[in-house]
Formats: sequence, structure tokens, C-alpha cells
Amino acid sequence: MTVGKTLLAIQDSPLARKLSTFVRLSDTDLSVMSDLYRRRRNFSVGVDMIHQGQTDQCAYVLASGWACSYKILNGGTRQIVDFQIPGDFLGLRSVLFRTADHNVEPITPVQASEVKQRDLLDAFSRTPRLATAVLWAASRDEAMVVEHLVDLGRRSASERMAHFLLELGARLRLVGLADKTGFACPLSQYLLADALGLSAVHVNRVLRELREEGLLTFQKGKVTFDDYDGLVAFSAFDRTYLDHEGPLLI
Amino acid sequence: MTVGKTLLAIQDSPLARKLSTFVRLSDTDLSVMSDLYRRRRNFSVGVDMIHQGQTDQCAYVLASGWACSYKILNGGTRQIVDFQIPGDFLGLRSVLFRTADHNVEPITPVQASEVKQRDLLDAFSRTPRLATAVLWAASRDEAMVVEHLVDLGRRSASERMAHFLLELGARLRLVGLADKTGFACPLSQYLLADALGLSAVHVNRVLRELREEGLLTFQKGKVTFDDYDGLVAFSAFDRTYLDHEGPLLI
DNA sequence: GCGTCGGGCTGATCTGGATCAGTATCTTTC
DNA sequence: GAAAGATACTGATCCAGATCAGCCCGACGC
Repeated sequence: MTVGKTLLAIQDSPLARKLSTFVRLSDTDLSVMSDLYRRRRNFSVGVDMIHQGQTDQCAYVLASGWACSYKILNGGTRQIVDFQIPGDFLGLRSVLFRTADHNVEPITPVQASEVKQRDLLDAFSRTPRLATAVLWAASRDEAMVVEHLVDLGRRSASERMAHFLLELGARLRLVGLADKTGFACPLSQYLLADALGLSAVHVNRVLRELREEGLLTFQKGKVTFDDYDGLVAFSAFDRTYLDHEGPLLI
Repeated sequence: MTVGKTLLAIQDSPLARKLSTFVRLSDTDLSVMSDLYRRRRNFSVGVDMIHQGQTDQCAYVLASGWACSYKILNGGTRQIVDFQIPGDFLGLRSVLFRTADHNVEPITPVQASEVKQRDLLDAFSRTPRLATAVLWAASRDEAMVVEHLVDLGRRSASERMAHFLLELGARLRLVGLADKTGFACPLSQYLLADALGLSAVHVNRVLRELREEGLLTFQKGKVTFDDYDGLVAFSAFDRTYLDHEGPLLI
């Protein structure tokens, strides 16, 4: 039975797994979702997937690789708003509004499924539960942006760094790409600087500081939590906003 | 015909007006919405409407007054994430997730309709379009949070202030509470400080600076844009993310 | 086998905004 | 109408993090 097999495959995708922590997805929901997965595309590092200011952009579901969404400001600086990891939705706002309000750029080679506006809105009208699930996923993303905002507004550079890497680790654990000891991380110090509102120079110093304190090591593309509990205490990390409880809707 | 009259009243509410810029709401949608409006409640200044860490909180639709959502960090400081003005949804995340990840506090006396989780999820399953509309509204809010994040990460104190007050003005104009010359603003310098990640002392100096530059005046609860175009240029304000175009779904 | 380019890394100096320590109104309360 | 809180406002000082300037090293092209 090919249909059954396909559904099983969809059910196992990172997105389905994420959404089903909130709503129980029926076979109908899953088959509607599988339509969204049709157009698989590849992107290479540094070539924007979504351009700020352009209209009729697509959204994507990230299958593999890392990307970042950012805004450019006059003066050439930029602010990275969030990093996207496998299973993440990306560019939702750019399809809900006609014109994209941010850029998205792959940090590593990326595989992603393209989702056009029509596809998404059609899918929503066919299965209301899917709309609720996506609303939930979007809210979870917003919760992370909010936490990031608190980072920038009220935490010191080193708290910020610690908090940010803990959060990234927690997110990666949800998709099996990290454990409590650390994770592989393709971010350069420049990218960290643009995300944390710091200069690259200061990022370097802060990482050294954290290493010397025995809290964490970030070297050669690998983040290691040398003292997880110490880090949690130091940065007042509270992961409740990332935790999933059982499905809310039956 | 009481039913017709009720629908008309709902149609005129700030929330319905906001949502209908995105989707065309049918009579069914409107009557489902009217159910959400049943429980009107009053809140007084300083008494939290939503408590961080508590479970089974309600959401609210703000009818009148201002509120702010914020997070407390250890050390007693806080970061205000957003201000809510009439027509805004509030506490959506606190009903989608079981436990609230932020506080919401009225800044002025507030009138709001309470929306319980069950009400909301029932409403979504009855009319998928409503779910899409709320997703859209939530995305618009997220766009503002993102812009706020850019404020904190990469703009100087005075750019931040100018950008923030322009945005607030633009939002208030959408609900008829401001015009191009300015708006009535109940925010104290302490609240501004907590929102902009500055000290209250510096907020005061920045406001003086902007006043002396002839850009804007904030005195006696009233923000006046003395040089609107100058402000827009100075803070690189781009309001596309706030603009509504015609309804996307028929 | 030599440039060059993108990271990482470091010291010296500068500065935007915090912090401290007040003063001046204006309300509220009793 | 005195006392107690808010809130606005100001000067003096301090410091976290930016900026500038540069070195080191591995990967790449040719």
C-alpha cells in the first residue's frame, strides 16, 4: 500500500513530529501536508532564499541544513532575527503578507520544500486543524524571538551568549541534533555577533571568558557544554517555552 | 432583527476590522466571533491580567485602554516586549501553551473580553477562516516584535526611541487613535526605559535631545511629531510591515 | 609555492549609555 | 495642609562593549 507508506514517511518528517506535539494529526491532515512537501529544492550558502521587500515569495520547510533570517539596516549593519534548523518553517510571514519583511539566507547547503501561498491557504481551508497547528508552531517561534529580544534588551554579553547557545542546544535536541553535552554548530563568530547585537571582536572575548570559566567551549564548529547546570544558572535559562506537552486537540 | 444588529456591532469592533483586512469574514465567522466577546471584564492599573509561569490563563481582546506584556528577569529588571492597544489580541501564547511565558499588565484602566482556550479552539474548528485570520494577526504582531528586536540589537538610543514612537503612532492610526501630528500617550519614561532596554535617566536625555533637534516632543502625556519626515529619515522607519492590503482570502 | 581570503584571535583606545546621587513638581491621601 | 509617592529632570562619574589596528593559520586558487 503506497498510500500508507507515504503517510508513514510524512508522519516521520521533522515538521509533522513538531506539529503533532500540539494537535493530533489525522490521516487527512497528513495527506494534506504531504502535498506541501512536493517541491523539494536545494540552496547554496550565501544565496538568499527570501529577499526583503520582494513580493510573492514562497515559504519553505527546512529538511536539512541551517539558515538565518535577518534584516538589513542602513549603514550596512544587519540584525539576525533567528536561525532556522531542520524541521523549522521559514518565511511564513513573507507569504501571509504580500511583501517579505526580512531576508533568509542559508548558512550551510540547504534542502527545503517550497510552499506557495495558495498551497498553504488551500491546505488551511481543507483541514482547520492544520491551521491551528501552524498557528501553534508560529507562536512557538514567536516565543523564541521574544526570548531573543530579552537577550538583547536586558542581558549582558556573556549571559546573552550562554542563554542563546543553551536555547539553540534545546531546539536541536528536539530534532535529535544535539544532546546535553553539546552540538555541532556551523555558525561563525560574525554570525553570532549579528545575532546577539555584539561586535565580532567582543563575541570572541566572551567565548574565551566562558571557556576560561569552565562553562562552555565553542571551537572547531562544535559547542560543548562543560557545565550545563552552571550555564543554566548563570544565564537564568528557563526552557518551559520550548517544552511540548501532550496534544491539546484530539 | 436583533441578530442582524449584533452582527453589525461585531463587524464594527476593532478586532473584526483588523482581521477583515486579511480575510473576508462571513456572517458565520462573525457570529462565531461574537461568542468570543461574551465575557467583558475590567482591569485596573498595575494588577496583572496574565501571570508568567501560571497555567490555564485566558486570552483577551482589548476593547479600551493600554496594556504591556513583559518578562521579569532575575535581578529585578524587566523587559517590556510589546504594548497592547485597543483591538489587539493579548495572551494568545498563554492559551496555546499551557503555561504563560510572560506577564501582561494594564497601564491604564482596561476593558477586555476574556477568551478561554476552549472557546478559541472551538471557534477555530467551526470556522477555519477564523484560524487563518488569527494566524495572520499573530504574524503581524510578530513582525512588530521583530522590528523591536532590531531596535534593541542595532539601533542607537535615539534612533530606537524615534523608531519606536513612529511605530506606535502608526499602529494607533490604524484604530483611529492618532494622526500624523501625534497621539495621546500614557507611557511614563520608566515604561519606555523597560521597553527600549535603556535606563530611565537616558530616556529622559534622549527625549530632550529629540525635542531640541526639533524632531518630536513628548510632554504631558502627548507625543507630537514636530518633523515627521525628518523622524522617518532619522530612524529609517519603514511601515510596510504594518500596512494592510485587500483581503487575501475570499 | 605563493598570494589571498575568511576565520579566529589579541591589545589599545574610545564612547554611549549605566549608575549614583540628587532636585523639582504634582498627586494622592488622611 | 503635611506627608508620601510618583514622575520628570540634571550633573558627575564609571564601565561594558565598540572600534581600530593588527597577527596567525588553514583552505583555496592558479
